[in-house]
Amino acid sequence: MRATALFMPTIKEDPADAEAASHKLMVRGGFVRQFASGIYIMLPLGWRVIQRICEIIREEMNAIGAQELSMPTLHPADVWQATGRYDAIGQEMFRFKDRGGRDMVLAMTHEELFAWLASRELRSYRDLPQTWYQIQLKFRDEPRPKGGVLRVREFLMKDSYTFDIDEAGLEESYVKHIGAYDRIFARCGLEFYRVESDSGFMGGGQAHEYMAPSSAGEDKVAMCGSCGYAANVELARSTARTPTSANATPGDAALREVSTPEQRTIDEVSAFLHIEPSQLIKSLVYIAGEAAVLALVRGDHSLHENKLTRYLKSEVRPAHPEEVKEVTGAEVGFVGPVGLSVRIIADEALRPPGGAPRTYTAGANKEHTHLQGVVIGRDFEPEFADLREAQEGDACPRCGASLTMKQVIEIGNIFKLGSKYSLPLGATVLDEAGQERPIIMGSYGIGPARIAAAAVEQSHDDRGIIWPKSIAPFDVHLIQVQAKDPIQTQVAQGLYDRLAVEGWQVLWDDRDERPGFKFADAELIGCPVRVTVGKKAVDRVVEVEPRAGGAREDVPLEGGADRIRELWEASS
RNA sequence: CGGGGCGUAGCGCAGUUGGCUAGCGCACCUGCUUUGGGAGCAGGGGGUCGCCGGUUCGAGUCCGGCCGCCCCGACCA
Repeated sequence: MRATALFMPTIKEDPADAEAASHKLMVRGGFVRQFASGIYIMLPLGWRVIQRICEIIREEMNAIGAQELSMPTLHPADVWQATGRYDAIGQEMFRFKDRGGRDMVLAMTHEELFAWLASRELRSYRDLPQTWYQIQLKFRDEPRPKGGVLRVREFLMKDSYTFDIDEAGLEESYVKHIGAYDRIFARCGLEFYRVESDSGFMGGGQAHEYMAPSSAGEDKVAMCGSCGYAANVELARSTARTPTSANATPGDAALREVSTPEQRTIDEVSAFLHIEPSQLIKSLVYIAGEAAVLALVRGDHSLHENKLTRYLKSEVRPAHPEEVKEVTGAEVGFVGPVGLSVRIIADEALRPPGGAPRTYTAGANKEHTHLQGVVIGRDFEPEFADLREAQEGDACPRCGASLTMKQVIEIGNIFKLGSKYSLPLGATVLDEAGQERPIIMGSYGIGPARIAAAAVEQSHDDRGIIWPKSIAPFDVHLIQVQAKDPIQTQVAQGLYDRLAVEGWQVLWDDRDERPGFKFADAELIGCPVRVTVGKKAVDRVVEVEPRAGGAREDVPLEGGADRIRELWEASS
């Protein structure tokens, strides 16, 4: 395609409201434009990238026997009421009424609709298994869109759903999806991991997420380099390091109050009393449903709220300062477990080891006062649960090696749903024995725009994007230095035609601009191979150069196409 | 939802002790020159200063309300 015929509005300066590298570069390169908060326009270049990603997804989905279809995004509320999610989901779903006053929603995912279709059309175990997918818009009223195209309110998603007669069939479908997903992300040129994940509001059993490491990511995963354990920190298990400063006070030390005026935070208290944070108990008041609970972690640890939620099987929120006072009698900063009558859940790292129990310092539930010599099991009796967020350096729960933490972008997820959606929507089939059985479902998502953004995050330099060759908007960026030079035009046209015949997607920059302008645009847009037709065109010589770096070389026009192929193939 | 910031030309910004015709860079249009790393000169077009209300002789500037956008947190596939 000629650049003069392509709408590619590039910008020299970074947009003021962009933070992430991918956001800046995709705007500057003329790939996307923001329309409103969390709502983006895909310009021709951006749409080409998305299309290439979608083609890879289609090929791999079709290869595991999945069938593409297209579902509505405008739903009457009743399907969502049937599964209970209409009430469970809350404000994240766009809701409105149609002219007849009926409650409607914009689809944020499609489990209900696929299960609805299955319930109408699948009758017999002979109809199973089925795998259906679509590449369709989703709408989610995000509280805070961010990161350009990374977290938005309207986005394209490949979602597939599997329908099996039993758990064994689901397992097979699940494994097939793992294969397809591994191939999709590898073909898109991403560095990625498959990690254990929380099934969250999707419900159901086993779940994994596909994660692309990037500092722009919003999730964290814990990874073991030794055995391969990898999990979202929302549920990553780990063994905390034993503090090096084993406390000097023996376990039979008496409880004693100590005055700690204005010392509220772990840092303040540990500095004031000259003790390590790990000798403190961090006491956090949460409201679970109606009841207050006290959650305890070691002073050098952080609570992960999702873990508390999962353990209590109830939504939780931090108590307001007034509530803390009501429950404990003290203000935030002086809360502790001793003498409280609320339910107390302590992190596993606080469980007394064999032998002499450790003593801790905790809030005394009294203004400006802490308690020292606190012994768990003697002074209070908590329940124990895994509550704390895994930290870099913790021990792997499987092999004991040291865990590392990585910031990641979630690019895909897979869930075993079981009968969570098929039961309420009546998606059942008759088995061999004539028994009615709920269909066992799985659901599987991929965000194409997140793949694009993750690719940019992982592969760019200070001049622009370096697209993986499989998803670049064009394979070859052909720069004609002098748009008006008839010899250069003739050489460029000849090369363009030759490359087109060989099946390459070529962007031919025939604009009447200064050379520097065109070089800068090429580097910004980031196609894998750049070809320059300039002065040497009279000698039938052109220049080739890989975007990723490497030598710029002169090649005779006749061998140009071959050299371009070599460079393209050598690109990542 | 809590905290912070911003809103002035298409983009990036200056201008706020209240003052006359609102400015700079880039982009855009015309002409000439230029042409291997985001050109030069000359001329030119483009603004409800986010919106509504108030104070004032006079508001981009002060006051009140609202809206939009961004960042941190909470939440979230």
